[in-house]
Amino acid sequence: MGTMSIGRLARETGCKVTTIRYYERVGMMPAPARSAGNTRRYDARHLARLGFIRHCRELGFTQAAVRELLELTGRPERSCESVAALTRRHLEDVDRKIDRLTALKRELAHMIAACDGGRIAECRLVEALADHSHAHCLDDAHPRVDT
Amino acid sequence: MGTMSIGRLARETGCKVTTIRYYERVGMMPAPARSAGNTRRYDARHLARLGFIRHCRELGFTQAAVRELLELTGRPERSCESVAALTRRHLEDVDRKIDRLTALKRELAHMIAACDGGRIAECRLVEALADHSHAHCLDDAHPRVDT
DNA sequence: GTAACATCTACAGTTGCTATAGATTCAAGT
DNA sequence: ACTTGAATCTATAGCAACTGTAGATGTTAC
Repeated sequence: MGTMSIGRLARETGCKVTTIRYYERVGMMPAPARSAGNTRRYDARHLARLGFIRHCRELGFTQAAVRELLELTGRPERSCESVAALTRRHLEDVDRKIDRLTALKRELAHMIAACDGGRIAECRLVEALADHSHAHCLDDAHPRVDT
Repeated sequence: MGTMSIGRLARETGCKVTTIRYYERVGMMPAPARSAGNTRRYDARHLARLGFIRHCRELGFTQAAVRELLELTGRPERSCESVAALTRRHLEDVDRKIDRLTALKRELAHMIAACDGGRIAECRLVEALADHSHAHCLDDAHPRVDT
């Protein structure tokens, strides 16, 4: 008992089969044992590790951060300060992203309000799109807002 | 008069030289005339078009959306309703993204508060990271939060 | 046994650029 | 005219973080 196919593991974790194989290829998941017919066989520890990875990814941590978190949480005697620091840094990123998107939202709403449904030639929304001088309102340095 | 190098165009628009060549390759910018020595020579229309593209990208429109916007705004007699619709759709995306990031922020803050600075083995922040069952609070279907 | 489904490998594609290498070409100073 | 240094040229590979495809095998339920 105790072992499951890749499809089962996928169902348990909400992760796609191809993604699990991908995680193995890039070294985030260890290569599991194989059945006689060469299919992968996973146990409870794989399940726990993949669950951890998925949750971190759902929380928006980058793969690099997840690798660090796996490293850190693999040393149970250490202080969790490092984990907290990583998480705080991530929270700050999320915060900055929210700020940028909020500024974006305001500008888009403003532009939409300027459109009167007339012809493109005279539309102030179209004008606003073309007005590149206006763009710098959004930057707080230069980072691209990825939406 | 009237024509400029790719470097000049880059400076005018705040766009990198390599990005301009990239836009040409993928068909968003027309291939400009060339000098005797084979360097690209741009005019005012290129400047306007690139400015439009850059502003749209800064506003977070995808390349596909920018292509559509270029198409639409190239037909000045048409109604600008289609442009407004595209912009509204984009605004809705931005809105959804803000909502998801805000939920994320709450969860991260909550997790950080649960950490008492002790050992990783007992840290509730680490526990929360591993707790995959908790993750679904964030989904409103399944879309990945890209941070 | 046989059909339907799961799994295997390897590799290309996605988005929106950015970076590199090695070869010209341009612009400014003497 | 000549030299030097910056700008430009092409082509190709790389980034994150997967996803999708093809074509071959493996497993399972009836």
